[in-house]
Amino acid sequence: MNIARDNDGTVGKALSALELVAAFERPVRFSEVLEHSPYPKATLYRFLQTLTNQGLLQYDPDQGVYSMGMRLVRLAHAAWRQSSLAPISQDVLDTLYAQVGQTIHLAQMDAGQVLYVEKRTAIRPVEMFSQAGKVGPAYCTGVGKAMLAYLGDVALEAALQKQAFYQHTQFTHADAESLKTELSQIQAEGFSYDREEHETGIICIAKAILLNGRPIGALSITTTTVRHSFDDLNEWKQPLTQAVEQIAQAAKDWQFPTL
Amino acid sequence: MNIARDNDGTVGKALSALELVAAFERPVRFSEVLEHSPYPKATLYRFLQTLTNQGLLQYDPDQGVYSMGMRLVRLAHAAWRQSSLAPISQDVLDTLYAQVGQTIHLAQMDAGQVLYVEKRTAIRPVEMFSQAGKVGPAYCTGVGKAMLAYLGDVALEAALQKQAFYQHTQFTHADAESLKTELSQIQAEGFSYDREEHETGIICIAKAILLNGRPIGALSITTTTVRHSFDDLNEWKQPLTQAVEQIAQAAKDWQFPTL
DNA sequence: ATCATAGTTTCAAATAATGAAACTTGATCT
DNA sequence: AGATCAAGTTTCATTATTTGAAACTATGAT
Repeated sequence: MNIARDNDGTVGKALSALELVAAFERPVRFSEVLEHSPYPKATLYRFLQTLTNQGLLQYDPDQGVYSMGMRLVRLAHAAWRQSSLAPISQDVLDTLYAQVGQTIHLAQMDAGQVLYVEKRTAIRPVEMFSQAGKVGPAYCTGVGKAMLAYLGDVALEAALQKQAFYQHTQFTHADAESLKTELSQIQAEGFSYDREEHETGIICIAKAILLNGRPIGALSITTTTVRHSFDDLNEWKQPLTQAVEQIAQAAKDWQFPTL
Repeated sequence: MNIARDNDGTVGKALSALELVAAFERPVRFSEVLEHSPYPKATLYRFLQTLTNQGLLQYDPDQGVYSMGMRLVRLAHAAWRQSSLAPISQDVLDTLYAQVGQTIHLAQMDAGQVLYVEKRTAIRPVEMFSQAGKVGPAYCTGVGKAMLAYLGDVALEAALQKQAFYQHTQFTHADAESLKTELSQIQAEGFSYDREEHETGIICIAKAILLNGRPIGALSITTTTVRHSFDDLNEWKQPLTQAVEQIAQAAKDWQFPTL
């Protein structure tokens, strides 16, 4: 397996067309996609046709619109079960939630972004995919920074390249330099914090889940400035650490089931 | 958009390679996939490489194994939100669950199979993707038969072609003929039943969700023979019908938001 | 009836995919 | 250590698919 390249021929192009449709977050007409596409009309047309045939898109003939296909949900089910931390973390998350009673997120890295794979909340026990599968920025979330802190130099540079550094709040890191400084701190301390960097009033404490020294995910406990202060976050260090270690152990056992 | 064809060139072949990996339900070596593949070594090798580059697969260099990629989870999130009935059905499902207190499934059709998109259960409030994204057979489930009953002739024949008619229990339909007979009944009655056809001891009542006369999904209430008799199922007809109508209405409003 | 717009098809040229065979790597046995 | 074998990777001439400008068709507006 070599270094990832950009050009993956027809498959890569077709998938980028799929992402175009996904980006709309609603059913779209062909011409709308075309406006945002780098491909000529006939080419894009054939891509959407192929994707529809394959069930990655679905086409509504009445409205003449394309939307994301249900085959993706089926495939994601397989992905979630077989390569996310979520299935092996259920019990640990239940326990942690019982201990701290705050919103909990379990996340992994995907293409420089944070991908949430599981969650526990008080309100509405769950809306399946509405939470799992969600993506967020890495540079301004607790889980994101926790994972970034343990990436190797090469992987870190690649990930930093992909960060938008959009100023969500006055506390958001504005550039890679200031973020890097905090990443060293996080590595030294072992904990990562979101101090209203993504959303005003929302704070969290997070910790990376490591396997052989590499970050395979992160776990966070979230609260609001109304209910807790920054210092309060540290009271969850112990249960958070315990949960992280249990998930790391479960991941290890899973990876080497016969040893 | 024409009638779906089988051959979708490179994209179709690459996706079939992806399905090969998915079928294992665990990380796999290249050679294992090769054994089950119709493609020559070099071709399959390049497919897996491309899929990995694209994030549809992920490769573990330590173990030399491929597993499903997290990009699928991200894409499925978009699919689930933008074209499943689940997001618009949350409130209705909560209400129905409060009324009947039994396991509830919301399903849609995908390639002749039943695809579960949402669920309510007593045990473990939720394990996100572990339930959503699951697939099941159409010919021996309440939701499957409910949807089949309202398919047009052409679509029905295509779907019947894809049914395995595996004899799960002594009550499972053995062939298309006996199934068709029941489908007419279901259409006349408006309700579909699973009488231990998929699993011994498990029964359910289901109803199709129709939009412009076409089945866009189905909703079911499941119980066990230990707790309820077949006749008991009919007591849920009223709340089930109401929930189905509310979801149908919500789907209609969503489809024509400006009217 | 005419025009405008969105969507679909055609076809020769350009490009990418194919797969048999050769090669590399790493593990196991003598 | 050297030989043997299996798994994984690369090569390259051949073959097949993709490409996209332009022509065409369907649909709806004036």
